[in-house]
Amino acid sequence: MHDQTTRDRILESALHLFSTKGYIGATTKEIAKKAGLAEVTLFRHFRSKEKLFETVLNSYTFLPDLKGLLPQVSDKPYEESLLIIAERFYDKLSERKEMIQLVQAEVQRYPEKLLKTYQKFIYELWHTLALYLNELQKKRIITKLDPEIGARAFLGMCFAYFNAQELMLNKTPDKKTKDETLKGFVQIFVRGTTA
Amino acid sequence: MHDQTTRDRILESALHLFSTKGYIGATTKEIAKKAGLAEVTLFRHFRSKEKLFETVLNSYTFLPDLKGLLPQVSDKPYEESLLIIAERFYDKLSERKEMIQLVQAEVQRYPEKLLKTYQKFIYELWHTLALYLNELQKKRIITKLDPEIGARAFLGMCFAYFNAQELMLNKTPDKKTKDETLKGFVQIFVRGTTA
DNA sequence: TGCTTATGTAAGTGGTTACTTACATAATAA
DNA sequence: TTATTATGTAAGTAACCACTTACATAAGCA
Repeated sequence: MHDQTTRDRILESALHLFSTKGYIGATTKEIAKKAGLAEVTLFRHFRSKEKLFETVLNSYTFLPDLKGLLPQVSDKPYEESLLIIAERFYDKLSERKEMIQLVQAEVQRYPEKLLKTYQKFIYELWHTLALYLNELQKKRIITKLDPEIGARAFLGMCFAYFNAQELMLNKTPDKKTKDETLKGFVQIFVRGTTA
Repeated sequence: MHDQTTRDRILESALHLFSTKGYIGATTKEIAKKAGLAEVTLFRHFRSKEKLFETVLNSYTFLPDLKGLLPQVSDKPYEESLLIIAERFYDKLSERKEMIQLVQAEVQRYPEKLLKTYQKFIYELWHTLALYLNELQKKRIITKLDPEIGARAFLGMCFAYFNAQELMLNKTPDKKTKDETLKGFVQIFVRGTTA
């Protein structure tokens, strides 16, 4: 078959251009050029631009990355756990920045393709955190509150911070500012939820 | 000059199509058709597609809308104030949903045009809330915390909820669910910040 | 050596797009 | 009535795009 590294280079280049210029705005010519290849090579690896787009979406899912995040902290104290979750969550978002930009920009246009992935992503994460909060509630560590609303609130703070900084303003905050902000979020949330 | 209502119809149609299909994806033909006009009429009102885009951006700023939101609540008790702010904020975002979708999707592509507007929007709102929190801090109503981080946390929860529901899942939650969620957010935040 | 495989260059095709030009029409104002 | 204004229909243009076809080349393998 075709060279794997060539294929990967096309996918990487495509992800970058789709995420910055959008599906329509990124041309096959430009994608190939950025990968250092002739346009025709792109079409030898992928039947069509649409097929390439789908492959990009499937190759860069962020789902598995985040699943393992929560179980690891269940033994640690509440505040410490949340700080770890906040930091990992933010870092994963940063790492997958291009993919998230792509999804946010194109959901309206290709809901069939994108919505399922994204819904799963939001839902799984949110729900897993809700389960964790529910556990803590049973142990009387946190106060009586809807755990799903709590999960929403916590992840929402972190996501909105990421969104504003990295997607909108396009500026990664320095580590110190980031850490302090997330710590501040955790403090408010912990204070607002402990029994 | 040209008819004002015709112009407005083009702008409205353009906003809708730009926000759902993106700048490149929305064609002048389709915009005109949706406005019930011939394509050539669009070009009689706007020199170019780009000029039309800029006019849309300037016509639908959400900035002034939100500025008046905060001063009105300064006499009310803390929790009540925050609930009002959360609800108004969410509703304004809903009302301007198309504009926000447009900005989020296109910032990467036209930062010169969009960033200034959006930066102002985030910054003003966030900063105004921070000032309000700072006031409360002086009155010893809320605890010692960075007011800007507090503002970020609070608006972040609300924005992320809006973003997930209305932009991603494209489903406006029913009033009851929405109210309860926002109330939950406010409770966590108030509990987490009161002295 | 000769065959296969992955790439390249070059040229082209049919469709679409932003935008233009020319001319017609209906309403309104002088 | 006549001139103006806002629209319409129709046709066209130059550029670009996704995708194709034909042919060349260089490397590795049989």
